[in-house]
Amino acid sequence: MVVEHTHPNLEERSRRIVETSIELAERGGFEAVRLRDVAAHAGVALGTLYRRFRSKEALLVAALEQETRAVAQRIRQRPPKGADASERVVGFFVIATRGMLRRPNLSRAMLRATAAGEPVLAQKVEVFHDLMLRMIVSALRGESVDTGAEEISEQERLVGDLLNRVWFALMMSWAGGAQSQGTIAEQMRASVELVLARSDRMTIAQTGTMEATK
Amino acid sequence: MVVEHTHPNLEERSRRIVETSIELAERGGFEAVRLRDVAAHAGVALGTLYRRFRSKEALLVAALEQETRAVAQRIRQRPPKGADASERVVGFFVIATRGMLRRPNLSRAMLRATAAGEPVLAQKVEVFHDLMLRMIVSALRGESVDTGAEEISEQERLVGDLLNRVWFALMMSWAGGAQSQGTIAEQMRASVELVLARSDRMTIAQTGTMEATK
DNA sequence: CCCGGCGCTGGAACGTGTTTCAAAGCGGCG
DNA sequence: CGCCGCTTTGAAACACGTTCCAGCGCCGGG
Repeated sequence: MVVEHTHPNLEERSRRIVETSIELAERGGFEAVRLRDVAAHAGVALGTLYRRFRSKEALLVAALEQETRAVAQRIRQRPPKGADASERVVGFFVIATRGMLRRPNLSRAMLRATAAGEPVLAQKVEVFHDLMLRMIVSALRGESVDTGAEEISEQERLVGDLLNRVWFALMMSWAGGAQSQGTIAEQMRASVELVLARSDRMTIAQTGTMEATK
Repeated sequence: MVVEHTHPNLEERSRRIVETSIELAERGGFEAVRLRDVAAHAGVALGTLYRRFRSKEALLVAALEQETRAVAQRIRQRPPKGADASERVVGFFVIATRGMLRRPNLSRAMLRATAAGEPVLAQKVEVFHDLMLRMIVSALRGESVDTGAEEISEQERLVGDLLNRVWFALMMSWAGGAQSQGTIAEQMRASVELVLARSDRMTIAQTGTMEATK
């Protein structure tokens, strides 16, 4: 009843399923995303849901990708401002973190889904990491995010990947309650400054005086 | 029938339960750790298992902690050798990574368990991170791992934490199949060198020529 | 020797992710 | 128009994590 006919289904239905999952996750986190409920709210049968998404985790990873693309869109329109690379990159992570913390239940659910370990899923997770990397590199350069991928230099990839992973691990910690927004921002700032090693006033390695905070 | 009496039970039983979980996880990964099986093999009832461990994930996190302590023990006896901090730290991560990859199913299962998101569990996960951090700092210094915690300097904590998180995120990626042993080692080496910024032959930041690959 | 408490046992029961399947809907093609 | 192949549906079934509970055995205290 009240079922759309046929043409735009594949797309439309998948979208509605993911949307529903997001709503449920926002409200009650990972466990609240009961697939029967998702199917019901999305107006499809369980079997249909499973035809599109191999597992609950796959569903949430799809949500993660969608949300990340949305963030990328927003970042593209209003890139983090800042005079030097450090400021911009830190700015980006602040935005990204705020985006996650705004809907903690959803974010926790999506993060958890990334740990499923199933190879096919992990590929989708890598897409997420790629999106993040692109945004980081853009912030590094001070450009707007472009869709091109291959022009990332060795050096940019190294730094970007590193920061990306640090941030991801921080989010994982946060998901368990081990980090607050403040400490996340702090640690990201410290990491960025360490890695970008602002050429002005900075000695290297163990001997260096680094003031991480502020 | 064939039930031990009482005294050494709490300890002994928990140990046996964790041990069994490890065996099952080694053999078949996360899903193979069926709690009914664990209970049966460990010779306890399901209820007993649940009295000690609140969830499947808690069980695997306990396993993670135990295995990590074992690694710490081994590291303490044979610390990674190396002339400078970079070499030693890279050496440590190579050892740690090899340790994980030796039993991929188990490692994947334990990693997945860390993502459960339950606060109580997350605390245990933090213990694991702490253990790792201590080993990293020891490698940095070139000392043997000591149990003292508080003498870690700001600088050491920053660098150690950062590398710890990078490695963890890499392991998470590996668990999904996205990283091979080689690329992990490569990336850790590059990260260590970037962060430790070997004073010899190394320029900083975007301009630097960094050859990550061997 | 008996009692009461306590943890353990065995097993049932419940919820939810996942699978399976027959019946039904729908569009294109002859 | 009627058949074919496709997907979707609805519902049942299964697996496993988790919870619950009644009975039992062991223990220390009376």
